[in-house]
Amino acid sequence: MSDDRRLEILRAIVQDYVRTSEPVGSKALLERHQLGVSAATVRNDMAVLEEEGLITAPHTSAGRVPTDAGYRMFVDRLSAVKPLTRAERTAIERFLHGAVDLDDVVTRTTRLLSSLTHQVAVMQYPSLSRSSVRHIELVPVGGTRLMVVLIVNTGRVEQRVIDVGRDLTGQEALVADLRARVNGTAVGEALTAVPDRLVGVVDAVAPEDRPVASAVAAALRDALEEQAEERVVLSGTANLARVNTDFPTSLSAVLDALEEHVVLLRLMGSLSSVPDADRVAVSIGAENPYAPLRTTSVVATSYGVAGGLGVLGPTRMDYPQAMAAVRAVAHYVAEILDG
Amino acid sequence: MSDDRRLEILRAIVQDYVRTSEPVGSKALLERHQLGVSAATVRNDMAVLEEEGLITAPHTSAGRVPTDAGYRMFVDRLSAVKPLTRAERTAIERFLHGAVDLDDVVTRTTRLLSSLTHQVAVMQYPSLSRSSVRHIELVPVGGTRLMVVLIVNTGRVEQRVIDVGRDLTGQEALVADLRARVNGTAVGEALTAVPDRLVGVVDAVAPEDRPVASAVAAALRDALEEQAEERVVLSGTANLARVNTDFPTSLSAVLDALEEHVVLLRLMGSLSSVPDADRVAVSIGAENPYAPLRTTSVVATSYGVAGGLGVLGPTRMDYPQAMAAVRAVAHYVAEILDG
DNA sequence: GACTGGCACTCGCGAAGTGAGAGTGCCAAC
DNA sequence: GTTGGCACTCTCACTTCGCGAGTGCCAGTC
Repeated sequence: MSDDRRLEILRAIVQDYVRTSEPVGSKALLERHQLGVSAATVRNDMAVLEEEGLITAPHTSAGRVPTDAGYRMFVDRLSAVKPLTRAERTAIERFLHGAVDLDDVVTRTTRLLSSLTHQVAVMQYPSLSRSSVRHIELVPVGGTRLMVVLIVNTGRVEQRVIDVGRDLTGQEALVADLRARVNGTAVGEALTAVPDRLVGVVDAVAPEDRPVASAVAAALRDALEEQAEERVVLSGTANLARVNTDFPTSLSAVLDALEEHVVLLRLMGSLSSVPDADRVAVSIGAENPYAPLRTTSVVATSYGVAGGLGVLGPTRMDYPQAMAAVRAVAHYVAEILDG
Repeated sequence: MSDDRRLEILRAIVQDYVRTSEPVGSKALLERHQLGVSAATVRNDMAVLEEEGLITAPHTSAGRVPTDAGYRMFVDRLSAVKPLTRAERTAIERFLHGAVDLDDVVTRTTRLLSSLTHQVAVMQYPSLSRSSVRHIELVPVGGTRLMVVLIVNTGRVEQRVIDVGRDLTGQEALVADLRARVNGTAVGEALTAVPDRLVGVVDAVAPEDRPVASAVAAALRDALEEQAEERVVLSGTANLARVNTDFPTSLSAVLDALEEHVVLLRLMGSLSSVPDADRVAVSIGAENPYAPLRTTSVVATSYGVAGGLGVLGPTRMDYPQAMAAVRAVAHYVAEILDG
């Protein structure tokens, strides 16, 4: 029962392969690791690992390379998320604390993450799922036109200018009344709950004001929908090109896929929605539901409750390091967005 | 004096090389173009063109390839911007008119442009240079905190929450007064003029309200500065990878450069600030001031007055097509942003 | 003087060949 | 279960080589 040793060998193969990006053979393994056995024994174990589908040989007389399943085993059972150094933590903290607004937080986060991991960083904008209305503003902007501004607790702002079909000059009282009503109904509520509640507002105003009220309600629904349309930001795509030995033909396919933000959103959504808060999710190669990304791995987690962030790179990735960076960055981002 | 024929040959070389991406020789040229002379004559002319630095031979027995100077000559004197077909125009119009807000306009524009030209599309957000204030809103958000919202005529919104050091509960009159004052001073004014004018506002309020007023003014100045910090959006970076024969080693350097938005902004700024409104500017290869982009060309113009847009690709680019697309798209974008 | 046909020459590129080296599987011995 | 040894396999880097595209030049023609 040399099960333990075999796994130790798998771990060594993964580590060496990630480092050198070259298939690793039995001899090379012995040079770099004190396994306490001979090359022949390593070869026997490697044969078993290959049978189990954890490693594979690109061709007869080359070394072995981990399969997706091998990486999976490595991530699940053979690696610990290595804690960052104190210096790294303070560097992260300092860099992120310089951010002035939400956009800046997102930009800085993705840059930070891509430079820490040398992979492509992906971050979802805080989403509507747990967001709420902070304030709604109504501003007459001349004649029959009214500006409707929706401000969300995550700091996002959405605005619309609508035509209410009625001259609002000198109608400050009406506007103020409406403003008070919509704010009274919506502020603090989850974005998802607001559309329903707006119905009540329209019903409650004087009949002659209904058209104006319902125009406002329509604009707000529209703005809310826009908020629901989530966004995602990338950084470090150049890192993909740098390791283009890992993407024989499909580099441009991967780059294409990265411009499909809808796909990335779904990906981040599914990976970051795990119940366990501190958990970092990993999707490896063929595990990926979206075909063009089958040659890549994604390491992601959620920051706080409102969205996900992570990195994407070749399956040949330094998982422990990526997981540590993603977790630490998510931690600080959550802290900043809460404050 | 066979100057005309030589230029005709240069044009043919550029066209063929752009199409095939292979060096073009005298014979191949005769097959595809009716030049009315023999191969030997073409060779003589080619030798002259090479002396003039307009074309070059990658190695002794290959065909010729245009130099940056050759492309420059082609763009300046040998090509007409080919008008788009009516079908293309309506397609552009339809696609852009579906946009719901500024973000959407920018996103759609870059996507459209990159798919039309198969290059990387770049678009500057409307900048402050000619923007003005549409509205400023002040909203107490509990206790001593006040939200300041700045809305710009291009549709951009910036907001800050500040602590005014004084409990605003029940102080609606003060807030309304301040709101009226700042709006009276700033609305319609160019963003660049607002900071100076705010000084007068602070001076004009009652002495006990000065701290609140200057806190608001500070927040607005900050927000204006943020607006000044321009943004740029990309699309179609995968197109670069697709033609990676054009970027022997430097693909990742180019991708890196594209993430340096500051550089792109300066680039777009200088190219799109030409006086002539309908002019499309072209920067070819080594003409580019930023070293990593010396292997690329940029075709850009301004849309309306507030910013630039364009495409970036290898110097081996279909300039007439790119110029036509850029000009047409800029035209429609300007129209949309005006309305 | 401009153009043309012909010719000798150059040189990159792909195909084919080759040797070295890394790596394997298997087996007999411990 | 482990080990040393050995025969075998196969890729990779390197070299050689012939083909063909392309050139420059020159003498001849209009």
